[in-house]
Amino acid sequence: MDAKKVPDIIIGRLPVYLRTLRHLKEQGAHTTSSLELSRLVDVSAAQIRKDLSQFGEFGKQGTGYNIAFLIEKLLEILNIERVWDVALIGAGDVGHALAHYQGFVNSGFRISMIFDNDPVKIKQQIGLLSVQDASRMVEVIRSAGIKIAMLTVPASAAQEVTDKLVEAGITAILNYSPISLNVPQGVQIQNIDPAVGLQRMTYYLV
Amino acid sequence: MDAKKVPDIIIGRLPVYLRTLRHLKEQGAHTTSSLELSRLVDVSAAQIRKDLSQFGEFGKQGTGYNIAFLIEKLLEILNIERVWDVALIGAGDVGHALAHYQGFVNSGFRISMIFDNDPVKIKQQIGLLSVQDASRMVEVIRSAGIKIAMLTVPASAAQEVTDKLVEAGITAILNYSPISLNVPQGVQIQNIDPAVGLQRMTYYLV
DNA sequence: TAGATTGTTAATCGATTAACAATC
DNA sequence: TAGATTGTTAATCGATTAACAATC
Repeated sequence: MDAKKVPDIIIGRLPVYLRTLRHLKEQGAHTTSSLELSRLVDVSAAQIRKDLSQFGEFGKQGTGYNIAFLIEKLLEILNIERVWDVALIGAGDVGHALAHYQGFVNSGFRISMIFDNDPVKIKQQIGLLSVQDASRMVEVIRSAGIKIAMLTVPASAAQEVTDKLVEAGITAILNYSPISLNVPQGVQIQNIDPAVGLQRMTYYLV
Repeated sequence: MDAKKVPDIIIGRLPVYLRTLRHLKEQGAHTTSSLELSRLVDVSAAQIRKDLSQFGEFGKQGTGYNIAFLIEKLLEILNIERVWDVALIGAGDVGHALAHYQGFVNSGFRISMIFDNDPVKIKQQIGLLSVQDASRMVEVIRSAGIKIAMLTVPASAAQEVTDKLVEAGITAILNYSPISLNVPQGVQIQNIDPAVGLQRMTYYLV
């Protein structure tokens, strides 16, 4: 039971640190510093040190951080030493792209089931998986004990499907539907909407 | 020349308000309130009012906000009354999904060119567009005057391609590559990395 | 040792909330 | 009129930065 609650904004930066540390490691580096990381991730060095210090003393004065060690620590903190099974809901274009996405390798996640309600898509093979009938989704997810879902259904269906996912025991949803989902407290949501990302940038254009 | 600079964190919420207002409008509503919006987007009513008040007085005491009017205002503020041409770089799975994505309709964006460096993909047809040779990218983007790019190339190529995009005059990049890009000041970046989204949530799981 | 860099404190800066007068 | 809801102010809360003693 750690006393202090770590702000979510800090948690959100940790995966970016992790990604960058792995990148450095691939390039053969063994050690880095808050200053070097700062240049790579566009967060101030002081903030990186402060963020990491929430969880322990991972560095050494004078030398900085051992990259392999810090990666290990971040994996522990983020709960991704293990591999999480993920349910993918929606076998459209975005669902297919996620199913084939190589970036999940070593990220701590594996898509282990895919659902759709379109009879044409059900039974279709995507990679090693076969698309399952969404009508059995709650049952299958619950009995597999899956906690994480990626949602790539149309906006019109998203809330309804989300309610079912919650019913099935899902507690984290990566939401690709362009709509704000309503979930009970304790269920995590991360939204990915390309239009929102683009619109946020055009404010600054001319 | 508006005096006060509006914080980016506020700008980031505006597209979500816009999305929600359009949703309400589709459902036939004409008027809404900060309280109703608050329940829909998970931002406090006070904050919604404060955010909007940065740009003008759009509501009426007692009745709230006219939805159509507020949508118009947000389109103006976000600079998306017009349609922006967007260059898509990378014709892999994610690039294909974006090229076929229906969610850009009325969002203010249109993919108008696609590039890849893979000879097998060049000349391929994706929807109405034909994949162009990345070697001509800088020239083509610059002469078309395109300012916005979506980047879906592998991490290993992302920084190099980004440098070329900047050279071509791109000032806003929606980055799907799992890497932090380095760009000169004034170039906007929004990052979309599903692994980062998922890892941020697993911190809270068990 | 001298130089480098951490972890942490205190100061600053910025964002959110609560409250309410104004007014539709 | 009475009820509802805005826009805004002041208070609170939280996040970032600057600075530096500790120490590798």
